Amino acid sequence: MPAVRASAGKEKATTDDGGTPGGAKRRRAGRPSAAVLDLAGITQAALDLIGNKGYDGLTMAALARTLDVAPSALYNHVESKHDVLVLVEDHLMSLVDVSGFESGPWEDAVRTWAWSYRDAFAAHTPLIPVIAVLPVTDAPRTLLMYEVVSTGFRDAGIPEARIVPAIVALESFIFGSAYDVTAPADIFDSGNMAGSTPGFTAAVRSLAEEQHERPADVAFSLGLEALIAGIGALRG
Amino acid sequence: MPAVRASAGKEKATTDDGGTPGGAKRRRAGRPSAAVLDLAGITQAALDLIGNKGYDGLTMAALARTLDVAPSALYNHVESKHDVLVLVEDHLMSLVDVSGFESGPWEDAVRTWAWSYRDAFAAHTPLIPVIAVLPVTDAPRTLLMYEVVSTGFRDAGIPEARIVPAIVALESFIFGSAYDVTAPADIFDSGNMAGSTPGFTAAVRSLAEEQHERPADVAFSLGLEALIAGIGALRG
DNA sequence: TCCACTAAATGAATGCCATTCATTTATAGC
DNA sequence: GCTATAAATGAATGGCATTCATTTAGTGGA
Repeated sequence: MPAVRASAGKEKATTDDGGTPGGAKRRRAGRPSAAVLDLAGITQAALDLIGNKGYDGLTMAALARTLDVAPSALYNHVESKHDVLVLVEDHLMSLVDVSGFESGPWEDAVRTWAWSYRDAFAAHTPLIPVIAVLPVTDAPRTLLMYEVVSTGFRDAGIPEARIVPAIVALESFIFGSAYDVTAPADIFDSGNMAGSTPGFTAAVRSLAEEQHERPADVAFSLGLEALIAGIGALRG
Repeated sequence: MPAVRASAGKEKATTDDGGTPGGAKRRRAGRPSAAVLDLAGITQAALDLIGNKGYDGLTMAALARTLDVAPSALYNHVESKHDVLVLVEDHLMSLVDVSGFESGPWEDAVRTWAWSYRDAFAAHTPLIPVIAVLPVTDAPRTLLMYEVVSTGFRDAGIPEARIVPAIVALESFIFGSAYDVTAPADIFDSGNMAGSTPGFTAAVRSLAEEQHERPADVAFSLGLEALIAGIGALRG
């Protein structure tokens, strides 16, 4: 297991390989002297690809091209594309802000955590089906987050047996809300059916008249505050 | 547009087509006298397929085989596989119980609605990314559900401009909770990392000791009651 | 020091998938 | 009756994740 760092990115092969100026095939078959791939590099390349082309653009072939390897080379490091998604997931989880649990009121800590959690995954909704059923063992940083949050809940006085249900309830709300962020602005436009759904149409219009920049934020805030209040009431 | 009902299912072609006893090719090219496909039949076949083989088994080819047509025939009725998912989604939405909004306390109506909504989609989580961003115009029964629910919220005294955010918040929670139902029982087993996450591990054990049949129900109940209380407090 | 094993790359399949298109046949509207 | 359209077949098409045989390089033990 070489200690070589190989995740820097897509440096052009400059010195060796003087052939084919068009940038065609570069590496001959067989194990290279320095490892080309590692998990950190694969993760970063996947994130770049997602950022540029979205999740539709995240294919094993495209990932391989970004990393300048053959697609099959990836399978020396991950078992499947699902593994790549888990790598990305665990990376994103480190962007979730748990700092509030170190000090200050529990309510503020939950707010900071929940908003940053939702924002981290709003641009990565295809990961939600992955996270939602992912054994925590497979994602060390995710597990770390749970440790900090559950300790924060315990310190705030949430009864031991309610800590996990409370976190799960909040997470469920966060996952669903992440989808909501990505919904089209006119998702509730009932179009030519408006006549047959007057009650709903009126409610949609009433919200629209408030001219919120992001309607999803109104719903998220409403639900989050309700959950914080309800869970906070469990404290002994 | 023929009024022919053709959705009964997979009757064996008995009278005509006396050829190939192995059950090979059955229908010659060209438009058949009676329509073979319609949207109701496609929807039912998709539901059958999902029930038997899960969403992995729902392919256009498998769907065509179930309906005894060529795959390309489906495209005379739907534009894409996404359309098939929308058909299934709108059908499932009719299983959601909104009857409580007709009479009785608002809280009970929301409870009935939310539990049935979660249960309807727990076995259909691959539809959640579809629903969550689906314009309501594309799903008439879904729109109908919104009409009943929003009217119930208005009658209960929820301020007009909070009706949609309240429904969205509840739905977000329901979608996330539907995933939670499908999570493996040992999802929170921290395995060999348990030593480094004592707080979380203790919280998981404490819940496990309560021996709930479905831990997901504990979290769902906790979150739902908090949301009902918080939203109910908006009533004027 | 040599040798066997393993790790890490290539490149050529493989099989599945959604979708498209040309073609054929039947029906419906004018 | 003619024509446009609807609804089927069957044969592509291109993309996808994944596998496998092969090649080369490093590593650990005798």
